[in-house]
Amino acid sequence: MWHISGKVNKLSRSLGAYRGARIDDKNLLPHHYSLVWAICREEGRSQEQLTEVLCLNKSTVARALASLEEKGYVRRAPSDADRRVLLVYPTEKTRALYPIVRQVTEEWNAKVTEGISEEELAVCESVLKRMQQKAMALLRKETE
Amino acid sequence: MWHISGKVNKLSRSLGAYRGARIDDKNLLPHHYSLVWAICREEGRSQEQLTEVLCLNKSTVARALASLEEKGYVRRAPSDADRRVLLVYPTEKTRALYPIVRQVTEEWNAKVTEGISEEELAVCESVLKRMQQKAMALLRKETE
DNA sequence: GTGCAACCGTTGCATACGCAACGAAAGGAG
DNA sequence: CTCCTTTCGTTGCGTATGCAACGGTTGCAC
Repeated sequence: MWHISGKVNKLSRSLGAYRGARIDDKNLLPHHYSLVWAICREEGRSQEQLTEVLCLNKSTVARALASLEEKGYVRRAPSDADRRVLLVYPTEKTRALYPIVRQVTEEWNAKVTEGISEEELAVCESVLKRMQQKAMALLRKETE
Repeated sequence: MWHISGKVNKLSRSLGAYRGARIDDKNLLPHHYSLVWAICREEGRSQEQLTEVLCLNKSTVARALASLEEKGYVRRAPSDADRRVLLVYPTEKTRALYPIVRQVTEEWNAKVTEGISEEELAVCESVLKRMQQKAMALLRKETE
C-alpha cells in the first residue's frame, strides 16, 4: 500500500498542469493555486490553520505566503487576540481569481473521477484519512 | 478529491521516518529505501523501468542512482542489447539490506492499515490507480 | 511581578523534484 | 551507407519541502 504515494504525486502534478493551462495568470505557479483556494475559501485564517488544511510544513507555507504577499495576492495582519498569529486575507485580484480556480478544479475533478462511483470515492477518501491519522500518530511516537 | 495529495505526502514521510528509525544505515536517506526496494525486488531493471515503478521523473531517478552508486550500493552496466540502456544491480550490502527494508515496510504497512478491511484497501488502491491513469492521460493531452 | 514553558512564524540549510535542453545510441527510410 | 527520428540517460536550473534552530509573544505557576 505504501507505493501509492508516487501515484498521488502524479495526480497532484496533473492538477497543477491543468490549472496552469486554463488559468491565465502568469505570476502564479501551479502550487500556488491550492493556496489561493485555501485562503479564499475562508478568509482570515492563521498560517497555522493553513498548514493544517494544506498538509504542509509551516516553513513551506510561510515562504509561499511571503511570496504571494510580495506579489500582491494576499495581505497578512497580526491577530489582535494573539500577536504571534498572522491572519491571512486575499486581495481583490485574488478574490476575483477564486471562482475560476474553483471551477477549473471541479472540472479536473470531474474528468479524473469519471467512471468511479460516489461510494468508491468515499471509501478511498476514508481509507486515506484513517491511514494518515495512524501514520501521524506513528510519526509522533517515533520522534519523541 | 484533489486534496488527498497532502495526506499522502504525510504518509510517505511517516514511512520514511519509520524506516530511518529502524534501519541502521547512516549512509542512506529515507527516500533511498524505496529505491533499494525496487532495485532488489527485481535485479537488473533499467532506469526507465525504475522511473515507472517509482512514479518519478527520470532525472530524479538518475541522480539518486548516481548517488547510490558512488556510495557503493548499486552497480550500473549498459545493456548488451541496447547500449543506451543502463541496467541497475544491487551490491552485496544492498542485498543484505533488502530483507530488513522489506520487513520494516511490512511492519509499517500493518500498523497504518490496522482496522481497515482488505476490501476497503482494495477499493482505495483501485480508485487511485484509475484516477492516476486518467490524470496522466489529461496531462499528455494538456502538453501536446 | 518574575520566571519558565509552550506556541507561532521565520530563516539557514540540505535534499528532492520536475522540466527543458542536450548528447549518445539505435532504428528505420531512401 | 546516410539522414532523420526516436529513445535513454545526464545536466543546468529553478522551485518546493522538511527539519532544526531562533526570536518574539503569550500564558501559567509561584
